[in-house]
Order: sequence, then structure tokens, then C-alpha cells
Amino acid sequence: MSIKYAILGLLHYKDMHGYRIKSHIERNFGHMWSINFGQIYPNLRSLLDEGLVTMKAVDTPGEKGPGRKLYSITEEGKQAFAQWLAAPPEGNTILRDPFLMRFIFYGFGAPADALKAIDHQLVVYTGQLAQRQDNLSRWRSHDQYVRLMAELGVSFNTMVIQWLENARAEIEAMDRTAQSKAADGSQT
Amino acid sequence: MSIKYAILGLLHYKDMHGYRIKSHIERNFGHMWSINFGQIYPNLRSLLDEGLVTMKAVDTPGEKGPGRKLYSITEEGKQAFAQWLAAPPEGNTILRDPFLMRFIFYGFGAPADALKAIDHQLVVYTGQLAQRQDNLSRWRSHDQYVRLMAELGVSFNTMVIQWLENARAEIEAMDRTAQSKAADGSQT
DNA sequence: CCTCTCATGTAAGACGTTACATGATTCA
DNA sequence: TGAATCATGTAACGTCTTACATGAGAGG
Repeated sequence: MSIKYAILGLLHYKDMHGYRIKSHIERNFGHMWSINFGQIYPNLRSLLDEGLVTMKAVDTPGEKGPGRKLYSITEEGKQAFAQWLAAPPEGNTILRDPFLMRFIFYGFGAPADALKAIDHQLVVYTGQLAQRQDNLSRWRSHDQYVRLMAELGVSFNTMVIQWLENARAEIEAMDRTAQSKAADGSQT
Repeated sequence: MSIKYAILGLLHYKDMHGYRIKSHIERNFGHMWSINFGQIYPNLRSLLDEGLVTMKAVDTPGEKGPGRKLYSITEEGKQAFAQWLAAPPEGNTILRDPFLMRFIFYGFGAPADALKAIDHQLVVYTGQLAQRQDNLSRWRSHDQYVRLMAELGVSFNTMVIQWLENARAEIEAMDRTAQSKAADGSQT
């Protein structure tokens, strides 16, 4: 449901068409949320039906593909958005992630598999961190809230990387201890 | 889909019935994932159909409610679980959170509303941090991976609280500057 | 010529949440 | 007596993802 309001929020900046909304979200917040056409077009449709946006077909013959449909926010849309914004956000953050889901159970597998998965996550998060830091510098002088949000992204990645490195070291140490104990046992 | 494997993972520790699985997940990982009966019972059913678990009805007359159904993991279940565990986890973490979704757009509302929301989040995260620290101390000597996961929970909350406090201070400062500028303007 | 990007949209299915229905026991 | 906890399950609904269908222009 909040995707509707996210669209209304973006339309405060300027009029946009569906495709632009998606690439805008991906470019700016894509590291935090994902969105797809299956959500955007039906939502735009229902926003239109509810009178929260208006649409104007723009047929520029020189352009590629089908004619764009420019959406603008209406007064009612702004009101509905303001109401949503002032309302207390319900529900809290949950870190739902396929890696973390597996992580809990790595004790049932070989430590080597766990280390491999951790290394892979390190590559992913390191790359993402670079991208987020880049984004942050682009937004230096922009909207305060958008910048703060970008800072959260950087903090999050930094924190996770630290945690992964520490976990890696701990698991390796534990593995070595287990191996030397096994060697001890076979010696006596 | 991963809930199935989470159930198989838990059944490695001991045989459990549906209700216990839910309370176990809530107690131990509930701050990270939520689960409900609408997911557990159908998943147990399909695990049973696939032969990954077996079920034994336990009718203890002295107990309350309907007879429990104890589920055990089978050899095939263990194999399927091991395969899942060794497979590379696809998809990456996304922080999807109603508060953060609103946060980006707080620039369109009154700073006072933003501060109120931040204060509320601070209360929530502070309470959660205490709970997570408590959990962590309970798991001190337990499974290494479960403990590391708990440490991630604590790190996450600590990081978010720091970020919220910083954001709060920045927004207040910006608000004061804007107000004094407005006062300046009315003076001249 | 073939692939990529731009641009719109639909349909099917996987996944998740909420609410409901049932029923016994324990505790205030 | 009434609420809470234990215990099972289903149905309806909502959301999210994936895949498909269409089509034009740009660039290698």
C-alpha cells in the first residue's frame, strides 16, 4: 500500500511517467527497495481512479516506443499524501534476508561452506558500499532527509561488513581449534 | 520458500509441533522475522507430503486443547536441508520499513511531525535493543552462529539509534536556523 | 541484423497477513 | 464467569515477483 504514497511523494518533485518512476526509485533508493512494473502501472491506474493524480498522454512522434503518459499529482493527492505522512508509521523493521536465514543453521554444515558464503556476502556488501558512498556524495547538498537516508545506507553497509569480517575470523579460529583437537586425539 | 527450510533446520535440534515452532521462532528470531500459523501449518503439511518430515500424533489426555502433532525430520529431509544450506543464497538484504519509507518525504511536512516520528522510533529501537542484549546474554555459550546472529541484531539496533539521534539533532538545528531567518526577515 | 533501452501493460503464481473457527485447561 | 494460553487448522485477502506480450528507435 505504501508504494502508492511513494509515487505520490515523487510526483511532488515533478510530473513523471511510469517508466521514469521506476528508474528514479531504482537509481535513488534501489539499494533499499525494489520495485517493478507489476506494481507501478496498476498503482498508477488506481491512483487515477481515486482522483489523486491526473494523466496526460504525450505523443512525441520522434520518441521511441509507445507514447508516454505523464502523471501529475492533484490537490486531493497532496492532501491524501500529507495525511499519510503525518500518520504514525505502523510496523517495525525486519531484516529478512536469504543469507541471514541460512546463517543461523551454518553450524549444521561444513565451516568451509559458511566461510565461502560469508566471502560472497563481503564482496556484495563492499560493492554496494562503494555505490552508496557515491550516491551520498551526489546528494551532499540535496534534500536533508534524502541525504540522511543515504547516510543510513552507508552506516548499514559499514556495520554489516564489520560484522561479517568478525564472524569470518571467529569461525576460522573455531575451525582451527577443532582441527588441532582432532589432530591431538589421533596422536595419542 | 525458505520457511520450509527454517522448519527443517529447527527439527535438527529436536522434534517439535507447529505451535512450538512458532513460539521458538518468535522467542529466538522474532525480532528479525515474523511467522504465523497461516504459514506454518500449510508448510508442515507440504513437508509431510514430500516425505521430508514424519508426523506422530501425541494424545496426552491430561493436556489442554487438541492433541499435538510431533514432527520429526527424515533422512531425505536432512539431505534436502543440506543441499539448501550449501547452495549460494540468492537475493540481497533490503531494508523495507514503513518508517524509512516515510522518512524520505518528511521534507514535505512539518519538522515537528518528523521529530515526533523519530522520537517514537527511538523508543521502539531502544526497547528492542534491551531485549536483544538480553537474548544475547542468554545465548553466550550456545551455538556460535546463533550467537553471532544475535550480535548482528544488537549492532543493528545500536547503529540505527545512533543514526536516529544524529538525524534528530540535524533536523532540530535546521529548524532553528529556518526560524531565526524568518524572525530576521520580519524584523527588517 | 541483433541486441539494448525506452515505454506500456497483463496474468499467473508465490508469498504473507489477518481473521475466523474450534476446543480444552488454567488462573484470577 | 471470563480471559489467557495451548493447540490445530482454513479462507480470504493483499502484496510482490516473474514472466509474458508488444513495439519502436538507436547503436554496434
